[in-house]
Amino acid sequence: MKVLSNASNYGLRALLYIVSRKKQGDAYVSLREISEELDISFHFLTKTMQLLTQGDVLVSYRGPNGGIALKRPAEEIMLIEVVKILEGHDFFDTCMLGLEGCDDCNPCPVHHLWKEIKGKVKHDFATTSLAMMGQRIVSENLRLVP
Amino acid sequence: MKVLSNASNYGLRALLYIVSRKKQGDAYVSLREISEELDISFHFLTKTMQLLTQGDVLVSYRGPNGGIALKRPAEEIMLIEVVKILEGHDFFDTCMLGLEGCDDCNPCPVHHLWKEIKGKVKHDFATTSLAMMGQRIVSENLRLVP
DNA sequence: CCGATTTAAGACTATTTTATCTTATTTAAT
DNA sequence: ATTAAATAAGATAAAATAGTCTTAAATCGG
Repeated sequence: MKVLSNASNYGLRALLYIVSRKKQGDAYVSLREISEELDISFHFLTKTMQLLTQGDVLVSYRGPNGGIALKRPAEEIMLIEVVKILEGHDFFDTCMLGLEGCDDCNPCPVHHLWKEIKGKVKHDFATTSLAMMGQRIVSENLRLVP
Repeated sequence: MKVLSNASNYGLRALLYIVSRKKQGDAYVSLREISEELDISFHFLTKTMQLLTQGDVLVSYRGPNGGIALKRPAEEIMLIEVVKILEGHDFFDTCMLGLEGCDDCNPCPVHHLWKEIKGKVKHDFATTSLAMMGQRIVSENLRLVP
């Protein structure tokens, strides 16, 4: 039940790394550090993070001691925003059977079932901020790497 | 939030077509009919249905008036069986962030959240039979095509 | 200014998924 | 037997995803 592309996967993990990083206080976190800490291809990660920069979640800074940083407070960035940028804004509007225009008025046979699931995921993602995740990761010592 | 491959998608729709087909009574339903009715590539559908034949869900018969048929009563075939054959048997054991060995003992940051979702989908799929779906499709006149 | 560091951007390659095409093989009907 | 109808199987092609590599642009420190 793979629901996220590798790009989103890496993007989320990178953001969670930033908000749960031991060494806080740096203005910017370098992509090299993230790719090494999380064991993600540097160039691929770079491209993904560019999407988040363009998507208003990150700011980047070039040059020595440059890197990326959250553009807004971690409390204000919800998981749903990240996923929508990386997976597309129709991420939560899909039909499980791939039928166009499947909705309450014109449902597919599993619409009722899938709608509930999608709704729950959407709600979870919409109410969970990077800040909340960061706190949990630190306090419960959760992992971001294989 | 695409969770099924096109193969599973077609496979499920084909099975649902069979159990909700107007013209019941035929020993076998031809793949040509299914592919035309559901607007699915004939050859791709064929390969998918072969997996279900090998997977003990369907039987096939060649020659004139041949086709495929459920190997067991529709009441006994749960959606989960179909999905596991087409998506792999570890379909419900994945980590949302793609981390190996993510489980209750060694969870990723979204494990608790994802576990609940996976559990619900798994439960739904494990308790819904093709027969139940077929009845709903007929009685509520649900669609299987775009 | 110059060189080192770092992200940005685009070209390129590899892998997986999806789809198509061709050739068997089985079966029924004549 | 022969022909047509149907699935089985494998080769090939196209498209999407994933990953790599190279070059450009920005920034800092000397």
